[in-house]
Amino acid sequence: MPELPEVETIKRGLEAAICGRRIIDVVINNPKVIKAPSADRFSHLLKGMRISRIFRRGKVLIFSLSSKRHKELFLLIHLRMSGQLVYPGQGIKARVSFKLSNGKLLDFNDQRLLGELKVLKRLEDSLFLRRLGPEPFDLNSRDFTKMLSKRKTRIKPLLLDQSFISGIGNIYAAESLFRAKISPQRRAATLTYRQADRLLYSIIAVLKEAIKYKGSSVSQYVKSDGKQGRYALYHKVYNRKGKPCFSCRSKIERISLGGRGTYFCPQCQK
DNA sequence: AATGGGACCTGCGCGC
DNA sequence: TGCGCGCAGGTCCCAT
Repeated sequence: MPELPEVETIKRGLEAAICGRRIIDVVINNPKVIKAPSADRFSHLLKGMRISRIFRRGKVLIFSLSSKRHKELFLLIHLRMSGQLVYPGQGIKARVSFKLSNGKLLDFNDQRLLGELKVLKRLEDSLFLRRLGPEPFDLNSRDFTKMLSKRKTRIKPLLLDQSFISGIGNIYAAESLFRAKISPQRRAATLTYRQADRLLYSIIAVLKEAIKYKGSSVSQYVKSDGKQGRYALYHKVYNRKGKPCFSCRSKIERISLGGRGTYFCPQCQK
C-alpha cells in the first residue's frame, strides 16, 4: 500500500496522537510479521518504553523509544503492500496491537502479512536502511542527472529501486513520469539534463501534492485515523488503462515493466 | 549489470 | 453460484 506520501501522512498523524505515550503491552496475534528479534523478546523489549520520536526514512516508519532504565531502542515498521497503522484501534483484526499508557490501542493491521516489524538497538543494524538511496527532496538536478547517467536500465523500474532513490513506488513512479512527459521505457542514461531536471522536479511536485491530499487510497491504505487519503482522485495515469489522457485524449496504456503494471500516455510521454 | 521469474501472503474482481 | 485466473501500493532471491 504505502509509498512515501502515505508513510509521511501516517507519520504526521501518529506524531500528533501518540508521541510521549508509553507502551504498556504488546498483543501479537500473528508472529509472522515480527522479523526481529523473536516475538517474545520483541514484546518484552517494548513494554515500558516511551515513544519519544517518530520519523520516516523512505517508506520505513521509525519509532524512537526511550525509558529511564533502558537504552534507546528503535521500532521499525515497513507496511509493504497492505499494512495499516490505526489509532485508536480495535485490537480485534490487528496482527499486532500496542496498548498505550492512556488505555488506547495502536493497531498494526496487515491483510497480506507481508509487512515487517523489527526492534533494533541501533539503526545501523538495518541493512535495508543502510542501503536506502537518498530522499527525493534532498537531491538536486546535477546529482540526479549524474546518478541516471551511470544506469543502463529503464527509468521506471529504476525509480522503484529503493537503493537508487527512496520512497517512490508504483503509483508515484507512473504519475511522476507522466508529469515529466518521459516514457517509462526510456533507458535512464539516455535522459538529457533537461529531462532529468524535469523528472526530479516532477517527482518532488507529485510527492508533495500527494502528501497534501494525505496519500492515495486505492484499496488498503488508510491514514492513522482510519480515514482515506484523497490523492487517487488526482491520478493522471495510474489505474486509468483505456481512459483518455487528460492532456491529449489518447488512450492510456498499461504495459508490464519489471513485473509491475505500468501506466502511461504513449502520445505525451517520449 | 540487467532482466525475468518466482517467492512471500490474502483477497478481490472478472469471465465463463 | 462457483471456479480459475490475473491482479494488487513492496521487496528479496535466484537463474540466465
